[in-house]
Amino acid sequence: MSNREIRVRFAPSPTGPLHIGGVRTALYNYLFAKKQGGKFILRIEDTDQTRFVAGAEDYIIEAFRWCGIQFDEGVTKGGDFGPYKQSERKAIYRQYAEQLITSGQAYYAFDTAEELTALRKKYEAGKKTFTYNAAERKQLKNSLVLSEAETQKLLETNTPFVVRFKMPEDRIVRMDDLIRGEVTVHSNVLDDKVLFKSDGMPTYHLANIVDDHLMKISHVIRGEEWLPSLPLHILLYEAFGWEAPQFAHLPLLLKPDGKGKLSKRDGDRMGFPVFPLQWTDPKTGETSRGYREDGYFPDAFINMLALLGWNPGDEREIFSLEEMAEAFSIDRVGKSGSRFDPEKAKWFNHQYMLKTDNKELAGLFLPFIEKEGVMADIGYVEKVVGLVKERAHFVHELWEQSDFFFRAPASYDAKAVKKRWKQDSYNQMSALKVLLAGIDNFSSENTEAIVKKWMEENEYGMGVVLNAFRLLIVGALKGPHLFDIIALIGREETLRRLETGLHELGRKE
RNA sequence: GGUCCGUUCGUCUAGCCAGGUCAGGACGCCAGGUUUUCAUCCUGGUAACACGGGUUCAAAUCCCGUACGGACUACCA
Repeated sequence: MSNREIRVRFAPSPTGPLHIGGVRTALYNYLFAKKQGGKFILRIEDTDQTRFVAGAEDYIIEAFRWCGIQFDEGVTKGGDFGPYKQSERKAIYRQYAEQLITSGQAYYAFDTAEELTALRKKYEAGKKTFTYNAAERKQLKNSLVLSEAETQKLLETNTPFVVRFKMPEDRIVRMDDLIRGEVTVHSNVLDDKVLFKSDGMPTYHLANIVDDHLMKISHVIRGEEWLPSLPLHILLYEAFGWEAPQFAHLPLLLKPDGKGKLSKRDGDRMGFPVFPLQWTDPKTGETSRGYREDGYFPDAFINMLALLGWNPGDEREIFSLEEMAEAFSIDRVGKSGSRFDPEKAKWFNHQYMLKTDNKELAGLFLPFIEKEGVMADIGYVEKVVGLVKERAHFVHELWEQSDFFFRAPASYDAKAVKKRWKQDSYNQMSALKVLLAGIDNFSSENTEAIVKKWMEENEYGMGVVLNAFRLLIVGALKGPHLFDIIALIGREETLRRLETGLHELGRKE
């Protein structure tokens, strides 16, 4: 292992919205780079033109912007190793494919997709699996069996071709994975993968090796689904005579229940997002929800994701991005898949809600208040938020916890009335109104002291009086400390609500 | 089918590499406490080493096998 500069990349394919598993992969790359003082690069792998989806690349960029994950180089930032989009690097790849042909490690193949499909079907019918490998390549249409002249002629007449890797025979390929340790595979079970497609574009395998090499990538941290192609990649580095980067294959994100990996379906079924941002499919118009639109704080979302498969080795759970980077280590990433738990995601958001200062929270909450048709002073909202934030998991839940701070009850919860509006209530509340009207210092402490003293003197039960009082002020049996509420809404409003409430509920016979 | 990877409370996980703590923490859930309501908060509880062999004085930890799960098996990434 050399001590070259740490350079890692996230290389998504712009075929749709980014799955949170992809976000986590990017996050681990980012944390790894930050911890080591290295560079983090965004490369777009769009070598499959047939799978291009409009807007997907912008979505990916916007998703990371929202998450607060920044790239040091890439499509948005530029850098010394660009271009960072594979479709713009098209001219680069062919020469490398040809280099392998020249050195006898790859070959031209002229079999059409249809021919190969037919062949696979035929084998399947005989309960065998067709593999384009050493055992089969001699009976197929390629430059290994064709004469040089025949091959030349086919090429000159523009016959469609692909370039295949000539998989070495009888090799035991040993690989080192930073997470899984040593992995060994026999080359005879591998096939002659296509490196260069007939449309003039490289496949992932070629492009990924060439670009990682050219961009001086030191560590490839990617999803577990790539593990089966690791031997091919190792052999490709070997064929080119290049030093391979180090590899780490991350475990999968699993669905909350049942078996298998987390999919969009699970989110729809169980009511949680599997994408960072909302996404509308340009073809079907179908919309998928996103963490941002569902009201998650980006920090909470990232924090939650980071702990799904990695832990710091101590008992900390709440981390800023900087703290995570400081604590991050690839060997504290687990080997097994992590089941996604929507409940814990909410818990994380709640923790961030508590952490966020009231001023910032008030700013986030204000639009929701205005949506209810209420004009509110930001300083007032700040105080309200301070009183109710611990009762909500999301900013959008704040309104139902605090509506009574912004307008008087329009109705009174029927169950609460039945339970708490007793025969004595009317007289008690009338007397309380008079009592409160005489208080100048309407601070929470002061009104509480006076009202409690009054209750003691009259031998009124706390539960009876204060619940009835709450009912008139709030309209329901909810909300924070009652005296905090009336201190905030003020004496005039308190008296007004008592008056209205007394009139509405009246005397109970 | 083949290849490879994985398996500790319901969930996320610590412990495993350098065998020897009542297997620790968090989420959830349950109970109790605080409280004028609800929530928070505090205390306590629930609950796991997939199974079977082996090595060893001693195995969650090392080895083998089985089961189960997953990924891959395209001119997709």
